[in-house]
Amino acid sequence: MMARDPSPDTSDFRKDETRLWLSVLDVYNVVYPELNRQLKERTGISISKFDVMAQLARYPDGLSMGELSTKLKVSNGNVSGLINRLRKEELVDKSMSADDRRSFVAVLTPGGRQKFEEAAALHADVLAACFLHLDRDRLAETTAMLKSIIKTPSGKAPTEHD
Amino acid sequence: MMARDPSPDTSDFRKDETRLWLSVLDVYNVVYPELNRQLKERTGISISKFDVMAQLARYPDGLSMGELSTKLKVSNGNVSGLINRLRKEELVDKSMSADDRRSFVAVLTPGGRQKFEEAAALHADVLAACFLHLDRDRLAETTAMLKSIIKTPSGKAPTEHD
DNA sequence: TTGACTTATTTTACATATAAATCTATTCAT
DNA sequence: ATGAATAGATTTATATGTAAAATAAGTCAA
Repeated sequence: MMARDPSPDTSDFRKDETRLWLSVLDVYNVVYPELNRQLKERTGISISKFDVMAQLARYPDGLSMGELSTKLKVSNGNVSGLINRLRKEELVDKSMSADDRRSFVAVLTPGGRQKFEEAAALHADVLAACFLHLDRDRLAETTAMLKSIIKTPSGKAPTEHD
Repeated sequence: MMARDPSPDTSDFRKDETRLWLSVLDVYNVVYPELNRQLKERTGISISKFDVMAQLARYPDGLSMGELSTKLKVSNGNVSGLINRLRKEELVDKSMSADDRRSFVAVLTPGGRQKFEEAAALHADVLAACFLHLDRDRLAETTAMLKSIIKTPSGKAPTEHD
């Protein structure tokens, strides 16, 4: 049974800001699942795991649970779970910190590093495919505009892509 | 203990497409949690519940589980859970379809409708605040660019904001 | 009508995320 | 040195999301 036509949206709450947000959501909801699906299917790792591994790849000496939590902007508990699952797959090692017996340091295993490099190449490929139809100028322009959205007063600072 | 400086990123996998994606993610990761937090704190409902209620608000005769799943682009199982939780809060009613005994129709309760209207106003307010510093032209321009990203060849069609 | 397929939904198992409580180890003022 | 406060990590409870299996009801060919 089909639902009847929607009632006319008298209280149109979609102002311009809402439209902007919905267009951001549209891009996110197309690209994120595509990226996640391809990564999972072709390398077996999710975006969340990829993000963890990307940080570890940049810090060969490893990162503590707290450092990961800060860099990834996710909760400590989330990091605990992710690292445990990555350990089960032998992509990451975790050892007690030499300095502080409360602290643990995670590092990529050699296999983990290799898997990450594979995944990183695929990650870039999928994004290139998603934005294939954009000419370079338009692409750079859109990036600049989005950066201006979050680099401005009152906005919480987003991730530094250092 | 501070982690050492990252190793120089020789294999720079951040091409222009990746930069664009990271800037989309930055906006998403600033706005989404802010929206979610304010909605939860001030009305007690999450964005997910808000999205369900927004659909139901537009269809006074209700929507089946499957219709909700399609419109929201989430799995059937997810809809089952969301509707159950909304029922527990008496924001939504669910009844068996008259036509098809397999099917169930969800509708907003009067209280649910009122809560939704409250939440919708707040939703618009939060977004207006998030994008306050953007002048109208820039805002429209960015929206147009983002729409062009997803409206183009090979791109899966995003949500129709009908 | 019966049996095979399809459809609508729920259930199950799991991954991901948070916040709050907890545990253990460190630090610091006295 | 001790005791209080702090800090790092994990655990618990819960919400949200998926995919796949299960359940139940409808449809349709023969």
